[in-house]
This record gives sequence, structure tokens and C-alpha cells, in this order.
Amino acid sequence: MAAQPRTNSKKERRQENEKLILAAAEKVFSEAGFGGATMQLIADMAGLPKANLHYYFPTKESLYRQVVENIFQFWLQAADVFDDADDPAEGIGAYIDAKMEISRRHPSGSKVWATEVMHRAPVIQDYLETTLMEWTEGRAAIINRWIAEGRMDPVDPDHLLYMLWATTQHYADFSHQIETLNGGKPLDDAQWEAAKASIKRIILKGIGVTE
Amino acid sequence: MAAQPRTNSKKERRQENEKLILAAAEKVFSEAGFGGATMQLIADMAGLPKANLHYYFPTKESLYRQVVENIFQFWLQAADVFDDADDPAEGIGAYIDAKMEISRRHPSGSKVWATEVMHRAPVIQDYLETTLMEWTEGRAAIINRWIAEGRMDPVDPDHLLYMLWATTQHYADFSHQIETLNGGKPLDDAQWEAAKASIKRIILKGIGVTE
DNA sequence: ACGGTTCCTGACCGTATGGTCAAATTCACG
DNA sequence: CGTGAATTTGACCATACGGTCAGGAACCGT
Repeated sequence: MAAQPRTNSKKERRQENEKLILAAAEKVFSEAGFGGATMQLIADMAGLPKANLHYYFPTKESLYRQVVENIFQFWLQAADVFDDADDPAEGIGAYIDAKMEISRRHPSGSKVWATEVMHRAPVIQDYLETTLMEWTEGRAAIINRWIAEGRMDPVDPDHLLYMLWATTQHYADFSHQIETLNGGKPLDDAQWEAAKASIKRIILKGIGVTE
Repeated sequence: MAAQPRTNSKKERRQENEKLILAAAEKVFSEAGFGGATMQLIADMAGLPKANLHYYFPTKESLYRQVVENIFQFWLQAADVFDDADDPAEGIGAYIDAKMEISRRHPSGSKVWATEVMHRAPVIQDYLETTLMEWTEGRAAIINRWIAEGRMDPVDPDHLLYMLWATTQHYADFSHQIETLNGGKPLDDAQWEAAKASIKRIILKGIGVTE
């Protein structure tokens, strides 16, 4: 009548539980917002007693902070495709693909990020001002170089980046609206491919890049 | 020592108070989310006692519902520019202008809507399924007609609409992020014009419309 | 095997919040 | 005016929530 296999060592269990809690928290925060989420709900979803959550994460805010930071790191890492290309069609195209893939696979994270920013970024304002600012400036420089080399139209890099973020993240943040307009069904494989193709086609053509 | 002019009739006061409460509620909901918002905060911002709010709006949810419905009606009305044109450049261009103007003037409403949809539209699901669905189908039909007439590239109308919504609403929903990346200052007049121009330029060119 | 550390958890607490209510005030209207 | 309806509001209540804590269980190194 052993409840669980209990095969894990203490350190393994710690990592495992933290991952479990963070995953549950991401989902609950994304569905209810910070204020609407309750530690009890997260605990239930993680299958742990509430008091145990407070052992790993002393406060609700510290748990939330960890969730948001993880999302940000994940995005940053996935954005490397932008640098691994020196061709606008390849760089921006791959970036769109990567961000769309994240929107599809990790919609909760995107929603948490969106909510956090909409609420004036109370816990990750420093990230916006440092890491994100630097990243944006670096990518703007790359775009400006492409423009100077005549490989694309002279568009404002900031507004182009906003358009890329907005369009791709929309498929995660507004997935419920899209699903409703799609007859209540989530986009299927073909529809996701069509979405990616549409976005790439319009934006790449729009900035004067011919593949 | 008269506290207030008190010049208003009873019906005027009712309308006035409701407007006051709804405006305060929109702001508080947009900044804190439904769960994070408190009736006390809304009451303070409206300059009324909390109990008075419950006289006009029996529950927090009914107040919230009214806020969201107002936003939706406002958007619908502003979207008429789409129909008043039979040229894609004019129709879509004017639609972008109109939605950007709303993003600039009513960012709170956009944020409330975004949060509501992200949380799976608990109170306005019926609107998504009826009014929004019909509106979307109607606009998709117009776009398809333009395509059939050879006035723009054959793009998927749904994904084009999503791109329009995403890009324009991004300037409201993520205004804080944009402001931070803009050195902590809100976009000024020229920057808003540049944003509109960038979006119109890229999208219109992207769908093969030459003005 | 044993001492110390880490981990787990049920029971509990203080507070904040949505909502109620009844008494008081203001107003519309005959 | 006078009377009833609408409005206003301070005081109050029940509940739900974040967080605490003490005692016990599990585990680790030696």
C-alpha cells in the first residue's frame, strides 16, 4: 500500500517539486492573474499541501517572480535565432517561426508576461530596463545594418520589433478568442502553419525582403 | 460652506455617478486585474463611499461586466471605417488609424479586454461567439472580395485581421514596455505618427496594396 | 545506528475583501 | 407642504486568503 514509489533522492525531489510548483503556478497565474490566483489552487494543481509551497517559495510574490523570470529567460534564449543569421529573410523568418512555436507550446507563459507588463511590470521592471533594453538595441542595430546594406526597406526597427512581438504573441495571449472564432476548436497543425506563413509573407514582403 | 454645488437633478446625478464609477473601475481593473481590483479602491478613485458603489452595481462582477461591454461597443462602433471604404488601402489604412487612436486614447479599456480574453472570457464569451464572430466574418468577406477583384494579394483574411488587432492593440496593452524602451517617456505625437506610418506601410505593402 | 539537517503538513491566525443593512437624507410630485 | 420613493452611507458580517508554526517524518553523512 505504498503511496508513491518514492525512488528519488532528496535533491531530486526538491528539483522535481519546484518544477511541479512552478508549472502549476504558471498555469494558475495565467488563468486567474496574480490577484485571482490562490496558493491553495496552485497547491491543488501541483498535488501538494499549501504549506509545502511556502516551504519552497516563502511568499506568493516570490513564486510569481520566479515564474516570470523563467519565462523571460526562455524567450531570450529562443531569440538567438535572430543573431545566427545575417540575412533578413532568414533572421526575421526564423524569429517569427521560433516565437510562434513558443506561442503554441507555452501559451501560459506568454499570458503571464503580458499580464505582468500590462500591470506596469511591478516585479520585473528592472529586466525591462536592462536586459530587454539591451536586447532590443542590439537587434535594432542588426536591422539598421541590413537596411544600410540595402537588404530591406528603411523601416523603423523599434516598430518592426513591436510588430513581430505583437503578432506572434497574439496567438498565445488571445488563443481563446482565436479558438472561439475558429469554431471552438484550437488551431490544428495546418492552421498553425498557415498562420506562420501568413505572418512571414506579409511582414517580409512588407519590409521589402524577397526570399 | 456648501460641500458641492449640488446643481444636478436626481437623474443627472445617477448618470453622472455611474459614469464616474465606470471610469474609475476601468482604470482600476486595467491596472490590477479583476482579482487584484478592490471595490474600495474603485470607490476612492470615484470619490464615493464603497456602499454607494453597491447601490449602483450590486456586485463587483456586474460592474466589471458593464466595463467590458462598454469597451466592446466602443470598439465595434469605431470599426465602421472598415465598411465606409471600398478600397483596401483606404479601408485597412483607416482601420489601423482608428485602432491606433483608440490605443492611444483608451489604453485602459484595451487592457481590460485583453485580460478578459486571456482569462478565457468568463463574462463576455457570448459576445465572442455572436457579435465578434459575425463582425469578423463580415470583414473577412470584404477582404475576400478585394482579393477576388485583384486589389490585394491573396492572404488569409483571418490571419490578416489578427495581425491588425495584435499590432494596434499592442501599443495600448504593452504601453508600459514601449514606454520603458523609449527611455521612460510615453511616445510623443511624432512617435505615434511614426508608429501608424510604419504599421500601415509594412502591412499595406505586405498584402500587395500600393496606395 | 545515530545525530543533525532537511523536508513535510495539519491546524491555526490576522487581515482584507465583497457584500449587507438599517437609519438618515434628499428629492420628485401631487 | 407632505408623503413616499430614491439615494446615501457608516457600521457591520462572513468568508477566504496569505502566511505561520510546531511537531513529526524522512533522509544523509559518518
